[in-house]
Amino acid sequence: MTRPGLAGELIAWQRQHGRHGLPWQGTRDAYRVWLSEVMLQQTQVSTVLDYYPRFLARFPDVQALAAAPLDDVLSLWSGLGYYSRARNLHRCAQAVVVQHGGRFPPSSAALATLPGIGRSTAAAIAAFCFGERAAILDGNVKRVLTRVLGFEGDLSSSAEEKRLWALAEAQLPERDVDVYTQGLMDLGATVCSTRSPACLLCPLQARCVAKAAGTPERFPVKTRKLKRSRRSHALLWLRQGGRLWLVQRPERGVWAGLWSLPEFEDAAALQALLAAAPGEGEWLPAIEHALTHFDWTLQPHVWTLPTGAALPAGLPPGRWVTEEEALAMGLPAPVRKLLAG
DNA sequence: ATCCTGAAGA
DNA sequence: TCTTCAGGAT
Repeated sequence: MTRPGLAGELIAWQRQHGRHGLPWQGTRDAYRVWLSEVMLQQTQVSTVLDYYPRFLARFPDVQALAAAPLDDVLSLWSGLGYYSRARNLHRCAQAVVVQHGGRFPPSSAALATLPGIGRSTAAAIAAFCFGERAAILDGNVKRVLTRVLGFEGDLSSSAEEKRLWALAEAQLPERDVDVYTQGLMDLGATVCSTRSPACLLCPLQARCVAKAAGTPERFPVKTRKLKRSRRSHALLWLRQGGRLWLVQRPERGVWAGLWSLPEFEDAAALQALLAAAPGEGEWLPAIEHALTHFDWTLQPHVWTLPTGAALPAGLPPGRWVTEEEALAMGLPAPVRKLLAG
């Protein structure tokens, strides 16, 4: 007689206390599940609730998404961050249409070969849509499992990460994997939070090693720390006759493929470009923007060209758009905020 | 190592 | 208000 696993308790909890009415739940349509999982990868539910319906209305199925211009996809993704997700989403849709006849392949192994679908997302889709017994291991689940199991390994180490994957697979129930998987996600997102877990509400509290030790916040163990550098650039907000000049950012790097204001090394480089330009302008208050690996100061300079004046020599290639057009394009969040006033 | 944003904590 | 942090794939 072995002690029942944690899965049964989690499944019962999920049925009673988990989230059920979310727009991407209650379907086995892999397109919808995939879309929600990718949006949820680095984004909170409340934000995805805002984006998911709009995205689905514009791209109701994988064929529509595959056929759309990347610019349209980026435009609807604008503000969600991590824009490589949107690029991969688009590539993945095309792969599903071209290589799989428009149907998502029904196994986690096949799903994980598609762009933007890693091992954990593949397992989630396979569990929800195809009932496959596949383990997920995203940030929330790492927290739940390391705590309940008292897993002390340092997740900066790939060997320890591998061990945890094996443990995640060992917890899988024989049946109801979809409910179990959703339960792990919901528990991690609501009860087993990073900073102040609500252990008294947790269905696993009686078996949780971390709670027994009195230090649930100590898990998961991660030694590697990120150090952030600083960068500083100038932005040119060039206007003429009710329009402004936007440039498309390179396909690699920060804000890849998004439309933005021309960026310069520093204020001097920007002023050099405008030295011979007619018109007038002024510096606006600096924008502070934090990314994963650096803090970014953006110094916007607004400049109004007289109607009919030629473009300043050396202006990077781009196009004139109205403010309304600009706001419908794929803009980075701080640039959108700046232009929207 | 890189990639973005909003929320939570101080 | 300011700073820190969470969150997967490539």
